[in-house]
Amino acid sequence: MLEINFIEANQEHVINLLTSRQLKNAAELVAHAITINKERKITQQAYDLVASKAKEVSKEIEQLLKTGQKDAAEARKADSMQFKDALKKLDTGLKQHQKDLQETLYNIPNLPHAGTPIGKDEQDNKIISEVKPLPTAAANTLPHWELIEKYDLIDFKLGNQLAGAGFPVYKGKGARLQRALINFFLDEARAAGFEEIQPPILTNATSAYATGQLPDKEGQMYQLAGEDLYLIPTAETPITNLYRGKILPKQTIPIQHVAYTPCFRREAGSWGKDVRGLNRLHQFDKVELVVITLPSLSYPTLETMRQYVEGLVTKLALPYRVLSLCTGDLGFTSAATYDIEVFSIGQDRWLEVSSISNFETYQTHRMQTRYKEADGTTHLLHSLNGSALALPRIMAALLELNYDGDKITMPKILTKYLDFECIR
RNA sequence: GGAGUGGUGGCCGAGUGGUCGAAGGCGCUCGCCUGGAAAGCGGGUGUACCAGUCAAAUGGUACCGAGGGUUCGAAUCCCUCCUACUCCGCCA
Repeated sequence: MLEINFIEANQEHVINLLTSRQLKNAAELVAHAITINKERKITQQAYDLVASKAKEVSKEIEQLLKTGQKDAAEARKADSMQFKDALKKLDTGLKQHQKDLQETLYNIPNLPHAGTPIGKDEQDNKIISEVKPLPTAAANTLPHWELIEKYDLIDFKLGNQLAGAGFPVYKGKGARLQRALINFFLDEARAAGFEEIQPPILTNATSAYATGQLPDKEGQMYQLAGEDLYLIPTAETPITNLYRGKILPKQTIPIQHVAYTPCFRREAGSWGKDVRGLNRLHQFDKVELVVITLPSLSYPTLETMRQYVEGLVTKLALPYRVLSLCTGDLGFTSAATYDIEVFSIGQDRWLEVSSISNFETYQTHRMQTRYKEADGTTHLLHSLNGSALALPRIMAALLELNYDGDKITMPKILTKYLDFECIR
C-alpha cells in the first residue's frame, strides 16, 4: 500500500494519478487518510505522555516501598490508577485510528508508473509489439475444444462429475503435454537464474492481504469453510510472502524465484465465449516468476522479465503480442504491467498467457520487506512478478496452431520432454 | 487425535513481579596491535511510531510467538490462540 507520509507530502500528485486509473473517489480517500493520520498522531502523543508519567509514578512507588514508606506508596497508587484509566481510553482510540488508517490505505490502489499509458479500459491498452503477419486459418482449422474432444486430451464432463464446471480432467497425451510444458518452463527459469520453490497452495488471510489479493479480490478466492485459509489464485501470494517481515542483506538481492502451482479462481461473473474450453478455468496450472529487488533496478528488471517471457513463447513458435496496460486497466496493486497474449488461430482472438508487473513498494510496504544500506538505514524493496507461463491458454493456442487436419505436431523445443512427436 | 515440555535480539542462551530493550557468548563491524594476517585488547551492533532538525544529535512510547487479563508495575503470573519438540495413536 502507499505510504501515508508520501500521500501527505504529494496530495495533488497522488489524487491525479489515482484518478487516471478510474478511481472515482480519489480525493475523498486521500483527504480521509490524511485526516485520520493527523488524529492518530495527536492521540499517539497524548498516549506517550501519559504512559511516561505512569511509568514515573510506578518507579516512585517502588522507591517508597523499598524505603518502607508504605502509606506514601499507597497514596501514589491512587494517582497511578488515574493514569491507567486515561491510558486505556487513549489506547482504544489509538488502535481505532491505526485500524481506520490501515483500512483506508488498503482501499487505495497503487500509483501508475510514469510510463503507463493513460486510458479508460482495456481498449486503451498500448500494443508494444505484435508478430506479423498473423497466421491465417485454414479450412480445417478448429478451436481447441474440438481438438481436445477429437483426440481425447481433456475431459470437461468428467471434471463436472468430480468438481464442477471449470475443473478439467487432463488425460493421456493431454496430461503428458501439460507436464512437459511445466517442466520446460521450470527448466528455462532455472537456467535463467530463478530458484525453484514448491509452496503451499493454501494461504492465510495475512498473506493474502500482504500481496494485495485481499481486500481487493475478496470473493474471487475460494475460502475453506471454518478456516482462515484460501486456495491460492496465483503462486505470487505464497512466494512473495516468503519475505514478509524480512530485512534482507543487500548482497542477497535480487531474490529470484520460480514456482509451479495450481491456481484457483472463482471467476464470479464470467460467462459466454470467454469461458469456453480452456479459456477460463476455476483451476489451472501456472509457472510464476517472482523478483524482489532494489528500487533502482525494478524497471530494468521488468524489461528483462518481459524479454524472458517473450523468449518462451518464441521458443514454442507461438505468434504473440505485447501490451502495456493503461492506467484504467492496471491491476489494483500494480504500478506497471505488460500482458503477453498469444494468438488463438482456432478462435481468431488473442489470449492472455502472461502478466508481468512491477508493484514497486506497494506489496513490500504491506509485507515490511526491506534491505539495509551500508549506512545502516533500512528501505523498502520493490517486488515484481510475471507468469511464465499460464498453461491452459498456451495449450489451447499450441493445439490449434499445430493442427494440420490430420495430426497435431508438437513443438521441436519439447522433444526432450515428450516421447511422442505428434497427436493423431 | 491424546499426553507432556517449550517459544527471548542475526544465531545460541540467561532471566519466575520493579533498577530489563533485556546478562553472557557467537556472528558482524570499527579502532588498536602486525610487514600482512591470525590471536589478543577496546568500542559499536534490533524494529516501529511520535517529537525534534535542512539533516542530525537527542528525547518519549511500544515490542521477549500473537491477542486479552491481573497488578501502581509483567519477558516473568492467569486465559485463549498459533507454533516447535518428545511419547502414544493413525497414516501417504
